[in-house]
Amino acid sequence: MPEMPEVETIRRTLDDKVTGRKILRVGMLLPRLVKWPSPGEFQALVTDTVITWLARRGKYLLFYLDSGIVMVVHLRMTGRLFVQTEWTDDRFARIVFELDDAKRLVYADSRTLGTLYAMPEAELWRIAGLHTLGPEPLSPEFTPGYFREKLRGRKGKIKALLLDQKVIGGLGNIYVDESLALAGIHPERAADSLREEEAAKLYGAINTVIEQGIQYGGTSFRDYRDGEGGRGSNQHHLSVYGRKSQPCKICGTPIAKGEVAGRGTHYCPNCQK
DNA sequence: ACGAGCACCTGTGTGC
DNA sequence: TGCACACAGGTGCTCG
Repeated sequence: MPEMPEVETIRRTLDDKVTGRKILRVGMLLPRLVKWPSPGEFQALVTDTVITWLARRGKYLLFYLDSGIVMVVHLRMTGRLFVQTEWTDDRFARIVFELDDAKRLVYADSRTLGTLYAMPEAELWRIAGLHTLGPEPLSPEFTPGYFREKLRGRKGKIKALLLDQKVIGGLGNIYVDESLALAGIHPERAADSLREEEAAKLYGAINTVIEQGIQYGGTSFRDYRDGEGGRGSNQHHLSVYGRKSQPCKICGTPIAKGEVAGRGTHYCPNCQK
């Protein structure tokens, strides 16, 4: 579900609610979501520690603890992370952290595909997807030159490349479709077929789309909610995603939906070449 | 390098 | 109303 703008919004809305808080107890309602170490060890590592810093890399959230341990959460498709003020039960609560201010940090997840980890900072390499994560949009490492280099010699489809977290960290299906739409590039184009100016335009579009996503607090179609349980509003500002058969905002042509790189893909057949 | 297929899971919307 | 089926914002694996 959540891509970089959603995870960043969660981080921002959660930050002041969890930073400085002590975790008193961890309720393991669905232990198998913990991938490292064992669920029991995870529980022991996290209990009785103070959250000192909440960080994000790509789609990963990192809770730095005063013990030197980092708890890492990846929400995959339907994970949600929020602080509960009242003690109401969430139907999909899976891991519950009781905090020292009588509130609860809840990890909820309907499809249960999300993953949690806990380990010393020096061992974060154990999380392969985090270790190999490429530079993020809007970061100093994500330069036009870097992007151009990554396109070179890549015969695969541009959409597949943009979804590859090793190339760019944080893009997902929504923002890839939106980036390609904004740049006027067809999702099935071979990555290395982009002309210089097309690559430059796509580079800019990626940053623009991600920035806008964060500005509007993420895209809430169904499951996504921020750290306070609120909805984002970026779904009202999309060009193509979720707009099948609706008129393109530029030319009026109905938005098409097909499958590219194994994912549902929205695009304007007229504007994107 | 690349793509296809599948696996992990469950909920929801759609068409009959 | 009930049922079968498609589809979902992600990632990681195998196989050719």
